[in-house]
Amino acid sequence: MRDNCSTPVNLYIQPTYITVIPDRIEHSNRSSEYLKSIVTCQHCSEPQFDLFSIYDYEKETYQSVCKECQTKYHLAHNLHVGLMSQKAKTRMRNAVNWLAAAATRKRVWQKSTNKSFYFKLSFITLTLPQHDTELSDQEFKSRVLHPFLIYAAKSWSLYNYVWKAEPQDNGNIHIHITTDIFIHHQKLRKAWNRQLSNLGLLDKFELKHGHRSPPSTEIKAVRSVKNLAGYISEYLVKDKKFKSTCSIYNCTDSTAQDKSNSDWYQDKKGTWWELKRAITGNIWYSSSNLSATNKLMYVADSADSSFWSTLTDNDALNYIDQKYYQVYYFSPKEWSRSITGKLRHLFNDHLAGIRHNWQKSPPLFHIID
DNA sequence: ATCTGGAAGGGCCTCTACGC
DNA sequence: GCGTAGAGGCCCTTCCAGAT
Repeated sequence: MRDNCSTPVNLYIQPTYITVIPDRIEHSNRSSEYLKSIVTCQHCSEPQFDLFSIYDYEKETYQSVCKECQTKYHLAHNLHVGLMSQKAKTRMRNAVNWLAAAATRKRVWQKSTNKSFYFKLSFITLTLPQHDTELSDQEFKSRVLHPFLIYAAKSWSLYNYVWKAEPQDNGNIHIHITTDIFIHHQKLRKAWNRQLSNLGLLDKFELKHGHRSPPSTEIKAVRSVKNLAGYISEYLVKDKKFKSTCSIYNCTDSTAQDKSNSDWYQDKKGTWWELKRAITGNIWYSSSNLSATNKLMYVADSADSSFWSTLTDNDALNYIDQKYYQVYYFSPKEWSRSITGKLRHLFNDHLAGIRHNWQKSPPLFHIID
């Protein structure tokens, strides 16, 4: 638990956990003995106190470089191969959790049944009805998804959302969008099909079926799932790496296709799976309101007991001490149930920013000549 | 339709206790 | 002695969101 010495610590506040982490150790605090051992970075040739290793793909050797060169090199040679890293999963999970935490309960009245219901989030799936489209993933995102998002923002106030791109079994890209607004399923389908139609992506469908209204969209108004943010974020971050290639259970037929290449995988039961293709470009994105730069960080005084008591004396929080840093995990409900004081204020202020779309607010401070 | 600001992408770093 | 767990920070290039 917290000690009593008065030092500032960083608090990173998320809807389902709070991390307490100290400031990073400055090199200036190192001992004089340590400072004597100056070495040279093999990339920038600058003198350094510490060197780290990288694998140079061009020279096929390991090199000792400074921290800055190391991180630069990693990013310059970065490839996601269609799978989400652990870090990306964490980022997306937090974005969805912020979305769910900020979403207010909304009421929808259905004329035909004369009944109303409440909901908080919508889970939308957008697909391409044609299988043999020439559209690349980037073109799909810039020419179909982007105009659709602009239309949705203007028509339905779609400002808070998280999208994730996935490959379908037929190789097409499809998009899941989680958002806090209600969209009628017919309006959604009409708007999405209009974008597809503009690019001629319904022509082949029309030739086959005689109309231009394919079931290319799906929408679920999520009403009363327990821990719904957890459910949605877990669904989205789950790696859907493989597709089944045979409808027969436990298909072990290896003669149907050549499975000697690395695109095939056989599980312990002997079932063959075909690797899904990788999505090119970004796998997911969140609206700027929910992005990582809007994360909630607070510098707290470790000696302020009134501040810490809401964390340390709270049985509803699952405390994990990693020595270097501490994490308090909890259910999102604890924000209204047992987390009080300064922390609650910080959290509520952050939610208000997401709800009222702080990106669009006029600036409160101007500088003129 | 075009432009620009900013987000995604991932490996290694920080720390220490613990298990092998 | 080594590997592991967990969080965010660091870094630059590519590509997307949002404004115009």
